[in-house]
Amino acid sequence: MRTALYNYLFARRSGGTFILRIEDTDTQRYVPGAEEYILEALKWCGIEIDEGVGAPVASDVPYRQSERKDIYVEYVRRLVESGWAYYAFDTAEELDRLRAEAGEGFAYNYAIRGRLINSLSLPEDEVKERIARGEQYVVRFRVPEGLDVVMDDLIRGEVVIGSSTLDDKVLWKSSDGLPTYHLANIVDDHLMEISHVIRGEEWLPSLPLHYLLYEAFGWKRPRFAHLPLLLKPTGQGKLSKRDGDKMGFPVFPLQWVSGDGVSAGYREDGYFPEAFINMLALLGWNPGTEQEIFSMDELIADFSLDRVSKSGARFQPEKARWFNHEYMLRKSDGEVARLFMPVLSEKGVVCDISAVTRIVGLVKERATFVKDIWGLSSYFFERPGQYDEKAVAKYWKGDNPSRVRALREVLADADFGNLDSVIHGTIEANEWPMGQVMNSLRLAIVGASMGPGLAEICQIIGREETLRRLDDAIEKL
RNA sequence: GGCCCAUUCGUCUAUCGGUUAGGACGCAAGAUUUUCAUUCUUGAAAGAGGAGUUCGACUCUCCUAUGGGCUACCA
Repeated sequence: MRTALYNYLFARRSGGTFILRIEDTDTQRYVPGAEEYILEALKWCGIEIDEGVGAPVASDVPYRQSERKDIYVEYVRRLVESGWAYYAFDTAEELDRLRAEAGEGFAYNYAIRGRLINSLSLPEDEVKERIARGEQYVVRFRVPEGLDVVMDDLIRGEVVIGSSTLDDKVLWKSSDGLPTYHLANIVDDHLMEISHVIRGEEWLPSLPLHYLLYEAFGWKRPRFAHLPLLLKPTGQGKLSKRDGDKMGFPVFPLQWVSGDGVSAGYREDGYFPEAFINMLALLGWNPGTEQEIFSMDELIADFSLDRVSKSGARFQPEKARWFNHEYMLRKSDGEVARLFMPVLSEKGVVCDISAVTRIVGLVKERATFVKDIWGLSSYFFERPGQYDEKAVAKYWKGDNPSRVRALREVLADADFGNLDSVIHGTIEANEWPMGQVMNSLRLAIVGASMGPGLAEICQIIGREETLRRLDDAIEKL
């Protein structure tokens, strides 16, 4: 999502086109529903697709790599014919065995390719025969040896890697007639006239291969930018789905249900999409100013690749919560009230939006999520079912019950429009201790020692309900 | 093991050779408040280590250490 966001911001910022291409060349790892999930997640985040899968205007060329098989075959052929690639017949088992023998050092590369089973080591006739016979094979890239591949990354600057440290990556496999990422990516980026490849840092080691592929085809290559990774909040390694499940925060934008169970989503956990996007944007990028709250439009206006940091960013759930709270504060009472209405009906509460808006206005600043509002405001909608024990012990003692009883009589025919001064006036006139009396009154109305101004609460629930609660408390406590 | 990338408060980060090293999250204290929060103020908290280069290095170079990534017929 973060990578998609940066791509989107960059495209919008530079007047480019944001294209969604589905790179589904691994048939083994196909996950039903994944594509729909991506589409829904992008939509929730407010990232609009200009072209490709999910774009408003359909194109006549396919944007799913699994539907572009024929295209790749032609380019694989070119590579083999020009000597940049070759057929390899080694089975997966044979290679596994060689890897096990050689330990970590094994690489299918210039040093060893001559001794393995491929079109470089086999006579031409046998190669043809094997293929004709229907034997399975892969096409491997023939990495030229002893070359310094000098690369230019928009975030990291110049990176040099010796070609001899590279291995002959599989470009295409006959088993399913599909290319691997490397080939498909280069061919499609060229055909789709991609100007910038903005992807995670885990791709940096593949960059020399990609450079060489552009060279092999004689194509102009796009610019590259490798983004810093998102790291676990604690411990080692990059952020993964399991961390969220274990530590209790979402890793996915939307909830994801699979055979392994349910993984939490930001949406389902109650995050505002704007807050989520804002948080993500600042994880690896900063504007160079002290501004932290950004709308999508502001991000588009300010985003730039050269302010993306180089080192991995440790993700912090606390900061995500803080962003949500900030957005809660900034939203209008009416908007939050609308979002809160479903929570109310879930609780079986019927209340009109204008009253809810007023209540929300009183408590929303204390909430991080919309769902928190219920816990902060339930006493507006229902009588306290029980009274907080600590508050009872602290305030419902001595003369307080009788003072509440006296106040109840005052409130019975007081002007509710002027409640605050009525209550204060009564307490002061009797020279009662303000804190003690106010809190025992609060205890009776709210059921606990919490909430906004007492007079406001009484005004909202009304005279009848106020008196009823006072009577209840006097009776029960 | 090999290759590559990175390294400023606990965390996200500012600084593009000269700063009392700034901000934010979190934490602590205080103020405000009838309560709980919110809010406000203040505080603690950082240049991995070692060599260079330079009048002067957080900033440039090298080494070391540490962290991260890649090393699949996965992306």
